[in-house]
Amino acid sequence: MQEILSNLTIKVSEGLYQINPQTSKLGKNIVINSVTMIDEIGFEKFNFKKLGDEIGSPEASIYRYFKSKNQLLTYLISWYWGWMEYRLVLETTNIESADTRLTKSITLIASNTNEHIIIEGIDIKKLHQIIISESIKSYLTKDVDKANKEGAFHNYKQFVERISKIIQEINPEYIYPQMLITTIVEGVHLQVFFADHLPRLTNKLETPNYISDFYINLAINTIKGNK
Amino acid sequence: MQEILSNLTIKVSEGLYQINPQTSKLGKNIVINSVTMIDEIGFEKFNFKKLGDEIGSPEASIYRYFKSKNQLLTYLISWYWGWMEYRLVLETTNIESADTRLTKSITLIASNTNEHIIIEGIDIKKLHQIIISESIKSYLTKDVDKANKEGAFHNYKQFVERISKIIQEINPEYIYPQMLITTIVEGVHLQVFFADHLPRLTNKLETPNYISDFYINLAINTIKGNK
DNA sequence: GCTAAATAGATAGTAATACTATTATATTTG
DNA sequence: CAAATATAATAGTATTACTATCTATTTAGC
Repeated sequence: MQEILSNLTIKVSEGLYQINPQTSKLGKNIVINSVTMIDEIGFEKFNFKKLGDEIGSPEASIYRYFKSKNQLLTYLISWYWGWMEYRLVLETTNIESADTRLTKSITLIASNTNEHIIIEGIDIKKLHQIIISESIKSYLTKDVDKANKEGAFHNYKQFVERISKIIQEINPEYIYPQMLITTIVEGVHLQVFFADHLPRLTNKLETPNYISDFYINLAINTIKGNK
Repeated sequence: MQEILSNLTIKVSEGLYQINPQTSKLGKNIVINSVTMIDEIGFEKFNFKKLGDEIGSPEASIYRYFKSKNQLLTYLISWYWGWMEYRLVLETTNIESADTRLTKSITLIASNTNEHIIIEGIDIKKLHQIIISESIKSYLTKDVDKANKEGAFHNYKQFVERISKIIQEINPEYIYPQMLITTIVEGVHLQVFFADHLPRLTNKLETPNYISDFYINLAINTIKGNK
């Protein structure tokens, strides 16, 4: 999978960094190591002091790339959706059936990568874990509107928009495509978390793909039930 | 609605406070005013110093009731689900049709109270706003397992369990009731938030109940589609 | 290869936060 | 009415999320 990407970088809105971290060694180090560290200790306990110690740079240097740890998290999340959109395109191009494209999309959203994929140095599995437990927090703040203006959710919106078009192909009369997709995306993240920590709030099965099965079924029934 | 409750207090697990705030004037003041304050400034900017200034008590006194601001938030959320379970019972008892009970349950989850209801001094509308933007954060932490042991999610689980039984009445073969309900509950909260701040991630309509309409439709199609 | 500009490192400092500890003063209870 | 308990008043601490400043190193253009 990596090979395909050798010539591709994932684009993130300019408002999500002070200096584009992709342009220097230090910048890349910040991003790569923040993923590992946030995954390990959680975003709350994560700070630039600890990250600086890890990469052997003073925290003040990190602040030149990201004005706050929130901005860094927002960057990582946006990067994730950029990467997911790329994967979405790969998975769905040249496939005739819109049903199949939708199924593949949901499978992608729910895919918990077992392979150890590294893109631009970023450990995708760890980033995925961060998305599950931290991403929703990043928009549920009093600063959403500001973050939104700075492009924080651009990549996510674009990802949602793409799947929305598939739904409208399947049933042009269905009026809630965005609602359905964000329900599925955030639902998948939540169910993964519940399965690990609050099993009475979910229905964990032994089959590896039960979460995507659940949401594929939900999506198809909902979209076609309204035809 | 208040009248019915004159003899009822909502029960919250003992692990969610140091001293039961319902047993003293100060305790009640803490809870009541925290709701207003968190709603106004958001949980991140909220702290016991500010709350203490507001109610004219030193912050150290508040710490005797709640060992941290997180514990207080957890208390409020648990109280909310206790209150919601009470309302759920009121709405669904003596109703024959399981379909109707499910519809009423989802309507309840999505009900954004326009009336100004005060229960035990707590402003329900403000508490509901807190639930929308803060509740999910309270379980997406590294301390979930500890909080879970202390009973943080007991009331929520019980609420989910009740609706789960309705679903199993409608279709005993449906194997994902909990998943479906938590998807709906957290979905509702998210869509309310998106409608206000990230409209491109939802499908806002002029009709007042479009969110409950969406989720009722989704639930019925999903449950019956698997019959 | 030299100079200027940009980038990074080293170090210090600050206001706010999330508490803890201590002692004094009310208030309640037996 | 004394003892127990709850509250107030005050002070203190470690950590956090930054900002500021100054020096050293790297890089880019000529």
